[in-house]
Amino acid sequence: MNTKVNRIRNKKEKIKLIYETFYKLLNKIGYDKLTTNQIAQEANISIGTIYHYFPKGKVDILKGTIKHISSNFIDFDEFKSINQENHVEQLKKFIEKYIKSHRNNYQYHLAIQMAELSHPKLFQSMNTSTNDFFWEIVQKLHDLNSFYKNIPKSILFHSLMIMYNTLEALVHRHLFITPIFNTDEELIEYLTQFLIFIMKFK
Amino acid sequence: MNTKVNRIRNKKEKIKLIYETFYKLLNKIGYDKLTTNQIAQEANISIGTIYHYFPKGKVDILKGTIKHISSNFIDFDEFKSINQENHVEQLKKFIEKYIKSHRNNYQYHLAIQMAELSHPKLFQSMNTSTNDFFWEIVQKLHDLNSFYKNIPKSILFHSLMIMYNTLEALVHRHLFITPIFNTDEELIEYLTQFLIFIMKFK
Amino acid sequence: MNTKVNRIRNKKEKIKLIYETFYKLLNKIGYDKLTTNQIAQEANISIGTIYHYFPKGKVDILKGTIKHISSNFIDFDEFKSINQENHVEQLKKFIEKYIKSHRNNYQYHLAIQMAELSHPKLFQSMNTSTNDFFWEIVQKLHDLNSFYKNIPKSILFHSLMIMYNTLEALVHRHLFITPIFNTDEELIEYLTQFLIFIMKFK
Amino acid sequence: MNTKVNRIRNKKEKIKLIYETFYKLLNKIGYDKLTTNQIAQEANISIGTIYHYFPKGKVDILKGTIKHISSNFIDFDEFKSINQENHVEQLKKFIEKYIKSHRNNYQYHLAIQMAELSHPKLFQSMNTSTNDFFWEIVQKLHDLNSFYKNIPKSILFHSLMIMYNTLEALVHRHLFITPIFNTDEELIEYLTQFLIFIMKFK
DNA sequence: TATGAATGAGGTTTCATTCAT
DNA sequence: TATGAATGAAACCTCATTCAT
Repeated sequence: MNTKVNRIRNKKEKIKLIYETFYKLLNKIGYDKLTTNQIAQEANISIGTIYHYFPKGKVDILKGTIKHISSNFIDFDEFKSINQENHVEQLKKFIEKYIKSHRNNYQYHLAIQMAELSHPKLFQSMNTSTNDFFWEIVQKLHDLNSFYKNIPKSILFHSLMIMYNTLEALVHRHLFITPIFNTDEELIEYLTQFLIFIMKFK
Repeated sequence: MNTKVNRIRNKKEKIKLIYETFYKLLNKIGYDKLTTNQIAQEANISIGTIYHYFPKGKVDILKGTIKHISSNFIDFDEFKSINQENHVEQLKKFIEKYIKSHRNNYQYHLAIQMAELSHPKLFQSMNTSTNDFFWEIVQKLHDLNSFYKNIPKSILFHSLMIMYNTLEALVHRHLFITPIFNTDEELIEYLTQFLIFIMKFK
Repeated sequence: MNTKVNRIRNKKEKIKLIYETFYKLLNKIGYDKLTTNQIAQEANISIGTIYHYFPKGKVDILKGTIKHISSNFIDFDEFKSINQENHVEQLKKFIEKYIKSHRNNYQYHLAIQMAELSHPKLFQSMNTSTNDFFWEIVQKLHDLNSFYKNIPKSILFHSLMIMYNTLEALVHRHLFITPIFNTDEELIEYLTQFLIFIMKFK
Repeated sequence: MNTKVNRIRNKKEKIKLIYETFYKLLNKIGYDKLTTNQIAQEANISIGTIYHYFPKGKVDILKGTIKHISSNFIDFDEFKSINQENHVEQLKKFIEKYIKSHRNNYQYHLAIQMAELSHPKLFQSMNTSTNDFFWEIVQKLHDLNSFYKNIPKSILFHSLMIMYNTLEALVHRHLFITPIFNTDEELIEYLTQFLIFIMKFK
């Protein structure tokens, strides 16, 4: 009769569990149809606890999950090894990996997209952290890689942001709305060419 | 029991009224929070009538409205007067107008975006009509404008589609998600360069 | 644009068409889920016309359809040729045919059953016609068949009614609720034995 | 917003309350016209609670209610005292009681009947429990009553099922569709003969 | 902190029926 | 007679959120 399974008692573990359950269900059910009660049930955590930690429910969980998981998706470490010779090749690899990661986590990225449209104000606060992240990258690139040393930091930052936004915009449209090219390979080629073009722009 | 008199008994008018009421409320309330009952009330139409013409409710109305209104937004007539000398200028004007129209109908375009993400399959059928529309444009450009005569139709079509998708992707991101540039003017300049790049691509 | 197909203008033909469309849809959709509008659409007759002829809608149509079609199901002509020698064989054949006809028109008979439960008063009027029908049978049997001559008419009528009701009750349960026997053949055997038993009862 | 105090927070009690309210309303209103909202209102329970415990609404409640209440109707304890001498008398008493119980709970039994016709698949699962019930009876009869000892269990079970189905079929027709006999007494006499016939059949 | 039974506003959807033409 | 657009009451059902324990 007693069906309770060893529940996690630790606060941090609980929150982590909520994130991971949410992420798992996102890819199975999609953001729209996913309910807070489902998350609670799947995670074997009471709905009350969910609202204890995330007073605004689903959106709060999404926000937290993005922070928790985002680092897994963007890994700019590769930028460090870029030089004059290999930068096209490196860029291409990065885009390739980026698209593949989006394909593999389709529902997750779709959910973020939808949430950003539905709750624009909520996501403005997160932009700050994206900015911080890119400033960090700029710093690292400057410190570690002579390829970027001659470019002023603010220009480097601005260029990175434009590249990032262009990449996101086109990949999202290609994946979520309508395929812009027949194959991912064509898109990769197109984006590579274009991002190189941007680096020269301005 | 039924005391209402003077019912409008005109199918086309009713459907048009539903479209326009929906469009009006879209820009006031937004897609997510808009309900079928609100549409019925605002249009002074019974909820039964709404479902009589649009069995799937809100999504069906959105689909119909897009078809009903879309022609108002894209007007490629300007393309006809393009020539070697003025094509950059013309393209810029087009983008300018395009962004302005999106600013003025923010909620409407946002709604379409959200609906496309929520119901991808539903909107696949509409891609056909977009395709048809662009093929028409290609035909017209070929017939009327010597500037395009030397480009094979299929390449022209493909280029147009890429340009269109790129434009949409970046404008939507800039407006709905996060401003990519500080001002619209910068975006216009960027897009102009981008689209010119595409015309040379491939 | 004009999709109207040659509609039937004759009153009797129209009513017949409604009956047959109703019967057709009954076997496809079932009584519960069948709507008056569906009947109208399938028959290519306006819903207004349906209500013109059948003011109470579905139930009225069902009633009419039963009268229109019932004669097809029960054919007591075979009783005429019954005699002392073959009566068991004949009875068995009749039951066999009866069950088969129910299997082939499952939804129709199910619909009648459900309607009888939902609108008991409405069907009381129809009992009269069933009574009349059986009195006719009794009369014919008396006139044509010496096998029945010695049995008083009222007893014959009563026996027939009990047999008929027993047959209906058991076949309906077997078909619609739960199989009483593993095979129809076993049920037929059981019913034959039992109906013979009834003929001797009282 | 929520001003309600003194909510009952007891799962079992709530479910029991729903069953009993449903049963009460069934006999007052009938299955067809009874709505989930009426049940909620009458039980002074939120509609959400109803769907919380019975996700499929009315049908689920009916199913639960049958299980909750069924044991009250069939009491085969009397079978235990049957012997060669009194078995006709005992059988008659049982039938008598059975019909009386159906008369007293007319709407309830009618509702089950209708639900079985509307949702045949849903009720197939319940047949299992009926089977179990009768196997239990068979077991008990064998153990306690020498009258049944010589009959193989499987035959006894089969006979009981046929008897049960015949009884149900005829009583339901007599009560819900059309009176087969002028009085219940005549029906009882008829059924007694019938069931004795079955015991000898095969 | 943690629970989870309970809530109910508010959305979607159906369909028998009406009535102006 | 015949039409079919229009109705709207009334059913359905969901799910974010609360709060007594």
